[in-house]
Amino acid sequence: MKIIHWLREDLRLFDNPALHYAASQGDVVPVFIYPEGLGSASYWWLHHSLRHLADSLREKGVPLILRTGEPTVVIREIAKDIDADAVVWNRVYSPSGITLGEAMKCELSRDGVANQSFNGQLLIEPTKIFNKQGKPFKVFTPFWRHCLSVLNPSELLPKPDFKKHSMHLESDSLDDWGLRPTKPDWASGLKRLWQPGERGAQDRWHRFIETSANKYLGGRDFPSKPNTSLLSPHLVFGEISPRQLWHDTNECIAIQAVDSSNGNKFLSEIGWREFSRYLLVHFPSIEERPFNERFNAFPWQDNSVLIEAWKRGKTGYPIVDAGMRELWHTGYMHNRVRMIVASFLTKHCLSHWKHGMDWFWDTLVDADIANNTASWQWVAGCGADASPYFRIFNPILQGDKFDKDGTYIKQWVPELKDLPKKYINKPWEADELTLSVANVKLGKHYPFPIVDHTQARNAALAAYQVIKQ
DNA sequence: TGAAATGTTGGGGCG
DNA sequence: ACGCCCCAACATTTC
Repeated sequence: MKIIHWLREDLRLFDNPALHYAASQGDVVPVFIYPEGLGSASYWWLHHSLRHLADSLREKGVPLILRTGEPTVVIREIAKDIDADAVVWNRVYSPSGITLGEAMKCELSRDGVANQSFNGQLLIEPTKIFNKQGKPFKVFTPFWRHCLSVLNPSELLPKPDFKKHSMHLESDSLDDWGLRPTKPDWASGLKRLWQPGERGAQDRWHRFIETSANKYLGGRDFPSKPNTSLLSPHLVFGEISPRQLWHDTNECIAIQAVDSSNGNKFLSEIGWREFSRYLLVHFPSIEERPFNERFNAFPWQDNSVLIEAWKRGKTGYPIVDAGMRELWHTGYMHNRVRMIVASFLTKHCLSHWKHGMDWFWDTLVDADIANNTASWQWVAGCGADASPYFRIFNPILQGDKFDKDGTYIKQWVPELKDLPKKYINKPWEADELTLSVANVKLGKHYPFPIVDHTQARNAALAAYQVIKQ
């Protein structure tokens, strides 16, 4: 048997259902096709993840084939060339991923090539879960409770053993794809923080289990503390499976290595990942349109000066700017801070969430259509089970609460590093002397606030009145 | 997985 | 000792 494994968002060997199946059946030809439309940070990640995967496969005697083109054309062409018996893949649950998967299935079947897809990306197949009325869940808690009641810990699939084969196929060169930035090379900060690929994913996961998992519930909200898993980009590229996280976490709880409140909180965050994909499967229009249709009439302002200041981390609100600069430098932002900056953009700046979504898409290494869509709509107040629109984060209070001593702010906004804690979240309230001792001249070293918090809040609430029924 | 405005309560200062 | 007022602390409601 000759089997093509069409690689998509499943760049791993361990617990990979399609790959495991393929290797059990015969000679495997793994093929990855250049994906259009990723953001810059994601392409950087993809480069390193593919390099790592290619190395792992080569060690097992199997070359990774890289190709460019329309996937249905490319895969059928290879299938014809090697006279393949079957094509397998793990499903992708975004609207375009579903469409492509269906087209592939259809065309292969027409060619008479056997094909089969697997779930390697989610704990629960979205099309199998409905509420008591037989409709898709729209609220997280009942959705997740239902998932928990039907999930059973199945065994994880080992890394497959491959049979060596002598099929020679042409492959693009990874370097020719030019996925890495050249000039300017903005990736140095990314390199320092991340190790893309399956090895890095497993390392990160074990470090989390050993040092942070048991502090998760109380520690996950503080951006200066390393209490989050940092697994999101690894999950996006499928370098680690959510089933493994589920399996290992429950095992840790069982042997009391991790307290159940911490472990279950972590798993519920994996649940939010499931929920956002679930929503996008059942309501694909939310990629473009608000889930809550009343928001079609929301009077967004879309002021490009404010949006630009937000992107560059120059809003004059330190916690917001710290987050935006962390994003720019590392391709990542702490979850708490994502909520703060998103609230600031959609409410203080009255910008449509799509502007934020597009920027995140380009700059995040964990950019993911489903999470990006669901989370921006959640913050903007128009999503499923969303935070109400009038829940407007106060960037000063949020900073005081979650970065009490200013550690996080000082890391990313170093021009404020000598400012006393008292003013770290509101430098404009510091007196001249304090500012000059800290070597801060507002408007020169650090901007004045681009909007006044109270005025902006009132304007946002007034805008909301327009669509309130 | 807010924040601000408004309402309530109770201790202490003071005439 | 008593009533009155002030206001912090907490609770509720509103956005």
